[in-house]
Amino acid sequence: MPASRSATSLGPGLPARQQSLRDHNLALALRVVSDAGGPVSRAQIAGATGLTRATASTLVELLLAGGLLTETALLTAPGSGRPAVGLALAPGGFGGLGLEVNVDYLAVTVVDLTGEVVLREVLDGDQRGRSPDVVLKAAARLAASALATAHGRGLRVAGTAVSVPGLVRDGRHVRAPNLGWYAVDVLAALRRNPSVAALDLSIDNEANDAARSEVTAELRSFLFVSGEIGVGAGIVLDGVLFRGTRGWAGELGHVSVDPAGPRCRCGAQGCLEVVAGLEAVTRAAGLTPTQGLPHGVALTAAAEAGDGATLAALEAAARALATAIGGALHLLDVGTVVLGGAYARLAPWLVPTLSRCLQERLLWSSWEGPIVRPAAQGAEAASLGGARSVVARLLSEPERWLVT
Amino acid sequence: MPASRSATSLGPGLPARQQSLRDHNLALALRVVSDAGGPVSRAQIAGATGLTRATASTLVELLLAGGLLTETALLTAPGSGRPAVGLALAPGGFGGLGLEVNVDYLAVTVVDLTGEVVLREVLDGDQRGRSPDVVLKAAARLAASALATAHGRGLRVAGTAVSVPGLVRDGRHVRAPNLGWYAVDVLAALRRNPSVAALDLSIDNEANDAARSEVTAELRSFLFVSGEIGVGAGIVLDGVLFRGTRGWAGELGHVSVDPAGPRCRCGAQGCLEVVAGLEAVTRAAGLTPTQGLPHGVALTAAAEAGDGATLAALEAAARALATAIGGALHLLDVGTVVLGGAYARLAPWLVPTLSRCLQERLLWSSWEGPIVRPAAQGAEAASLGGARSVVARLLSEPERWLVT
DNA sequence: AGCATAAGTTCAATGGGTCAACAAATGCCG
DNA sequence: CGGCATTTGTTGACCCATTGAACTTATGCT
Repeated sequence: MPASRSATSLGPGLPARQQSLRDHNLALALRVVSDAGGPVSRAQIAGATGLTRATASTLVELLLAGGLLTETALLTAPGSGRPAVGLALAPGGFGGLGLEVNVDYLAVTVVDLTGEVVLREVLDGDQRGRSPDVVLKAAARLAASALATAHGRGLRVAGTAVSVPGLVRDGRHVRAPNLGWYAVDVLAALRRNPSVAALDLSIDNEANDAARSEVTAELRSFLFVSGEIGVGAGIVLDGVLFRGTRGWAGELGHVSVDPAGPRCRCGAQGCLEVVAGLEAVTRAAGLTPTQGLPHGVALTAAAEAGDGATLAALEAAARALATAIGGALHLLDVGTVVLGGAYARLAPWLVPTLSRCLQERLLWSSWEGPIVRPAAQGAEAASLGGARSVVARLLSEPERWLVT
Repeated sequence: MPASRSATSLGPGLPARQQSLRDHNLALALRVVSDAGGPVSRAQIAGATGLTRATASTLVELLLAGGLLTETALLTAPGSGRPAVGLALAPGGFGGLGLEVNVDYLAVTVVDLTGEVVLREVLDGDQRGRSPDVVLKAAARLAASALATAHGRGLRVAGTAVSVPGLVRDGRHVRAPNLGWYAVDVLAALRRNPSVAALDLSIDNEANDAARSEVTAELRSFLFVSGEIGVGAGIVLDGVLFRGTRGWAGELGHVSVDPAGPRCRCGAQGCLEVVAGLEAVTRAAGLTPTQGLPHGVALTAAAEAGDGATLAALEAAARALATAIGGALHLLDVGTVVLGGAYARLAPWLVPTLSRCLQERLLWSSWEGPIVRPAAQGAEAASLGGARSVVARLLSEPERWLVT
């Protein structure tokens, strides 16, 4: 379960010193361990990185002392020779925390260095009626309690990633129309809780973090399409999220799929969101949005019951999705689409049509057809992805955590 | 005129050695010189990079010895103190060559380290009737002659970038339907010419190289939209071309703008290319494509004459462009659109409508409106962009050219 | 002429990776 | 059961790039 393979290189624009060599090679060695399925030896690290065994040993020694690696049982060599000492990411040392503030729940996830979930808590409840202050106070309490539990188990939390369902400006102000938030400084509000204030906080869009949660060693580049009332996308390229010049990339919901379609709140006509968003599909299916329940539930039930209007609405949504996603794939040249959010639950009815339409559209489908699959992570994926992004940062900049 | 600011960092996945420090810092120092408007002193390099004056001096010495830099006149300091020795990119030493094979011409451009054109030659003529072998033989001769001239002026050509109007697979095989080429190994054919064989050849799509030619110090991220018979785009992010996972990114021509539109040769309906490509616009304007002449010429003439049908056709094309480009901007979050190819000539009629429609569509237009402008480089931009990309590579990896 | 100031150079010190030799730990084979 | 091949991991001398501080050089200002 390696997290993101962020660039373990010296920052462009910064001078390279001796210490930079160390930093780079530490991250390199660590990545060999995190990318390998099982335990790895010092000699294997040397082989995989191109460093000498001497250097690999030195680096490993530092990572062991810093609590990022642990020695495991001996590895039985295939032939003869001295058996190797196994090395693995330390499961009990450092961890990452993800805090998700969403429309109808709050969630917190803590993962260890291997990306495994060690703690998860969800607080259901519609947040729309409550003021940002009240919501964020509850979220901070949730994070603080998770933090205390993690500390109790000996886990050091290296950072906290906050996920919100909206646009983030300047890394601070959140505009989340679905929550009725227009310029809420989420991090400042969270920091009012003293035990959260001590944390290294960062914030990102919920779809972005959900996309991050789908990164695996095998699948490193894909388009993550999250469908709820709004439609958003996370673009993941070689394990790192593509953010665009201002951090607003991935607004798939406002790609046009029908120039003569219904008007969208953004001002344009026929945006994907107003054609294939949950609200539109629910209405097209002839269902009334169940009060308090997420739209996806009613839709899924109707589809499972084989309701004709619902199946037709889903078919139409899949076609619209194919139009928008096809355009995105032509622009971005990624080979895989991951359906998240409510689309994941609706995948059985969306994937066949979507897959077929994409196959028909894509220029290069005769060489390499697109792969469409539902998200592997279920609900609350954003808090997992956020937590993993903390760990990914730790793994790519280990020197920051190796206090001498 | 700095060329692309490619990452001057140690390759990810590669071990960092002492030599890597040197390489990184050499590129860093060189970039300070290339990014600065005028001559720079050693002390300024030290200040800008964070290196010590001692190190900056050492690096500059190497770059001088390698012929990448030259000393210029003394710089008058603002206060008193010892005057600094000016340093600038050596204009006469190294250069890059771009060779463009296009539908109705062949072009070659040679630039020096500063990105200035020192030599350009264009061979007009429709290449569609001729076999790839004949075309590429002529192209190789053109390159060889330019190379000889450049050598005669003392310029060492560091590499050659070939631009073709089609998809490139595996860095070798070119599929260019407009030329009637389906799997032509362009580089192998060019190498049959002995004086070209010695060059370090690379190959890319013509639109990509044209996009590269628009990169300046001020404009480092944009969507370059090239309209001819086909429509393609080059996505430039912080000075480097975004290529996607397989190198096919930027196929804007096959983004759908009208699900009920005419069928495209790719199989889908309503692709931008069949709605706003030159052929479609020409037909919509009621013009017959002038035999042998590029479509854009007839259109431009009719538009200048104020022909009503033509103006209406261009207006419709601009709307279609807005639909497709709007989607791309929402996905990629870049702020500027550069119109290239025939669209550059048609810009006076396209930009107003396109700009207004984008303003209406874009989610964030109230914060930051999109900028739309025609390409600064005219025809044969691809050969310029290719030549510049060679120089950009040289500047980002200077150690490869500093023979000890 | 003398002084302040800034540019550029010199050189010992620091620190990180390499290289080669060596020690340690196992399987294999006689 | 003992020697041998084989592979792992460690040690120390060496190399090399950057640092930092002292020093030299070249100019303007008073």
